[in-house]
Amino acid sequence: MSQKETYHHGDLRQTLLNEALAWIAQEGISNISLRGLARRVGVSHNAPYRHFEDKTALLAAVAAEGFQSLTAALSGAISQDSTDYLGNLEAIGVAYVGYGVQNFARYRVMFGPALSECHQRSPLAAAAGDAFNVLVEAIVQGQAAGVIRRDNPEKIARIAWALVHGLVMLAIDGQLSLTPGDSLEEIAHYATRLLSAGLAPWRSPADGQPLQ
Amino acid sequence: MSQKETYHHGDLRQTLLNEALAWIAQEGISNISLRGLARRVGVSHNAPYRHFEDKTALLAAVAAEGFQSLTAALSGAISQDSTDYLGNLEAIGVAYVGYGVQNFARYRVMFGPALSECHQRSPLAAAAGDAFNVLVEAIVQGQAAGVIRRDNPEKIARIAWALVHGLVMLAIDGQLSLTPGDSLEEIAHYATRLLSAGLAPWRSPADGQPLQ
DNA sequence: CGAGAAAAGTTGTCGCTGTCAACATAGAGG
DNA sequence: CCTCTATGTTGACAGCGACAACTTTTCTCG
Repeated sequence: MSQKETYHHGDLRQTLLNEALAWIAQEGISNISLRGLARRVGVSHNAPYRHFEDKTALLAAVAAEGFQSLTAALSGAISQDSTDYLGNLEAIGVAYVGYGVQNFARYRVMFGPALSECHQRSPLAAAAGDAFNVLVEAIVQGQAAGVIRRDNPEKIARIAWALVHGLVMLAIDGQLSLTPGDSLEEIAHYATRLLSAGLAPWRSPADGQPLQ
Repeated sequence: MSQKETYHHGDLRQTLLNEALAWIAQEGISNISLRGLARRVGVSHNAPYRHFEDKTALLAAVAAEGFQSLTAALSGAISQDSTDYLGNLEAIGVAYVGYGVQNFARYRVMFGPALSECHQRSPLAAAAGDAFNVLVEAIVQGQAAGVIRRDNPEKIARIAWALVHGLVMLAIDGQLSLTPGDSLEEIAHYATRLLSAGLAPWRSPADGQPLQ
């Protein structure tokens, strides 16, 4: 819209990215095709190749956009001046689940099988790392304040990430079977509370052995 | 092997299922094709259609096999006569992660996007439900013994499932970045310990509000 | 035992897809 | 003005999923 018609046909690159998201949201990720995308946008079947090396590259660009907005969503969920570090951690978890479910089409691309092979490649890995670091930072702060046990913060972050990631995946795939009264947001809250309770620095009486 | 050569060309159905797994393990799930599968097995490109309605049906059969063996793996992980219910729960979690990582090709099919639309359909849903019930049962036992807080056991099970599912997905996609000394099995142990610590029935001092 | 039905496999075809190669056009810069 | 490069188009090819029609094998049952 903004800078369209300025060049040959406008900024086709961003148009393709947006249309891909709309397509995936409507018909799922498995049936998406470059040719169909070009058709919907109104260009020839080979025009996308001027902006993306191949189909995977287009999906990777969608994913990279996703990780950036995910990072923003997570950063925006915490209150920087708050000293409720556990609350911040829980807020990050809830925000993560909310982002994944609201942007489920993008999320499917970000963690879909098409990108699973090249997922350690930059700049996709860098974008994903930024989002991960928001989580690590919150854990480090909680450890400094003494409300989170002092194990390797990255290790804790990986587990917290796995928890919310699993919630999003199951929710997107419709396998959470949400009963009325158990909204997804409530489950996310409950899950993050459960984890943060387990993260307490004192050893719980049920756990005869020290953790780790 | 067992009942081969008895009919036209042997039991093509199972041969196709096995070959599909081998293919996915080698080259990923995105590039699999019915025609290539038939080629590898040595039949014509349309022979698979005598055993599976379409490509999705074949993948669904692979997934159904997977959920059955997953159920067996989880059931085998717990010691029925033990009274260490938290230990049983943790063992289920570790077994789940182990199954997913060892059978990563099958796991990708079970939770891949091809089946995400029809995932509530039987008998796939029933097979998945069996695996889920192993988890619920362990939680109910722990609640009866008083070592797990008495919230809705299915709700707790969904969260535990999300945790281990997320771990498997991230591990399979190579996004767990396992540092030396942090083996996946150790992370799975740590994660399940963390969760079971959070599941303790007493309220932790850090949590000013009662959970739920 | 023998004919017909049903199961299992094959060949042929269609439209669609990803990708490569060659060609066309529009703006930029000398 | 003329060329260079970025962008978009047309054409082609092999591979794919799926359907239809045909053949071969096995089973069933009178």
